[in-house]
Amino acid sequence: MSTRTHTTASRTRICTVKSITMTISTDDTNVESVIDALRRAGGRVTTARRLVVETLLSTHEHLTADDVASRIHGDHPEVHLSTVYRTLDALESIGLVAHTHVGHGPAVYHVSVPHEHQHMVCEKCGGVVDIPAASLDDLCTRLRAEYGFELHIGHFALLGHCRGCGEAAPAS
Amino acid sequence: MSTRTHTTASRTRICTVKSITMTISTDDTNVESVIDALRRAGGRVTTARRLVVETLLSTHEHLTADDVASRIHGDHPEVHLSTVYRTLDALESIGLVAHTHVGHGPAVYHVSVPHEHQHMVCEKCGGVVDIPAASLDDLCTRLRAEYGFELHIGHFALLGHCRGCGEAAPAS
DNA sequence: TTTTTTGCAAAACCTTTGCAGTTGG
DNA sequence: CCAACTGCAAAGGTTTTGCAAAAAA
Repeated sequence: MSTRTHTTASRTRICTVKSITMTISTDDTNVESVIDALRRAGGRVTTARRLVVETLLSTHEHLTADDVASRIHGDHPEVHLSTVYRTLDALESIGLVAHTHVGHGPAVYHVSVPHEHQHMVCEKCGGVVDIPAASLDDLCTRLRAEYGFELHIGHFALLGHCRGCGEAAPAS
Repeated sequence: MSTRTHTTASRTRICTVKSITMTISTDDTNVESVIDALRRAGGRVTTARRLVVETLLSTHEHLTADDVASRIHGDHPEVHLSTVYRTLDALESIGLVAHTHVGHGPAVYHVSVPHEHQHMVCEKCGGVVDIPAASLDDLCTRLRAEYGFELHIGHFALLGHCRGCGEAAPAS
């Protein structure tokens, strides 16, 4: 919560702050907006919860619950892994966080950006169904890992049959 | 391995066989082709392995390892769950079986049809990358479960940046 | 015979839960 | 103050592993 080294994605410069109390690694605005949303939803704001949010926002990587706990433990060893899980659950149930199951390993969590979405188009009736981009996170991660392919969510539509058309005339 | 009731996807008629020894639920041809491929790959063909293949092919549902074991246990209680896991692993490493991680629950397995594939197109260089349809299984399952949307694999392309183009000019 | 596979038991792994104490609003 | 949250310990569900016996080639 003070004097940190820079670990963000920005490639400009490494800056080492010596004695000024200052948060560099995390975008405070985002942290506060998530925290505010949490409060607005009737949740309580605690040190542990703030730390979880800061940690998630401190990187663009997707972190496992254990990753989050480990990073927090540097400064706050008292925050228990189960608290991290419960905090992530709480934030997720409000829609502020999403998690994805990546292959064999543990689930990864990230602050969810509720704007992006993906279209699904029915090849029969032409209907369009919007789904949250998070539904494609799993696929995204895998394609990136296995093929180095960076998916452009929303730049293409998924084709198929919607519920009504699929039930009416099942494919052979 | 004899006198079974029909449980396949066909909607024509329910047929109850009384005394004729006959396998209805499983397509023997497919079972044998998978078993043959296993043998060709240097694996050994055992009762347990045959049962796993038969079970997977006896339905169009995706089964968990535990599902497979349970179904086998009806006739063959001696086949251990760990053997099922090891058999599924063995078949998967040869490419005959694929598994998918579906949300929270256990992984589901299915005989992989190596023909289907999905295209990924680079929006920069126009290059096309083929990936196995199995890569989309997870998404398929989720969209079906959550939206009743039946994805038509191969009928659309995934857009994004391929490895080369993504590395050359990273998105803002 | 030789190597692979099996059954069993036990561990490993990730996640959830019960409870008593603490804390935020 | 009171409900919500925390730390801890312990359990839960899924998957993996070590080993000796059994079976395939």
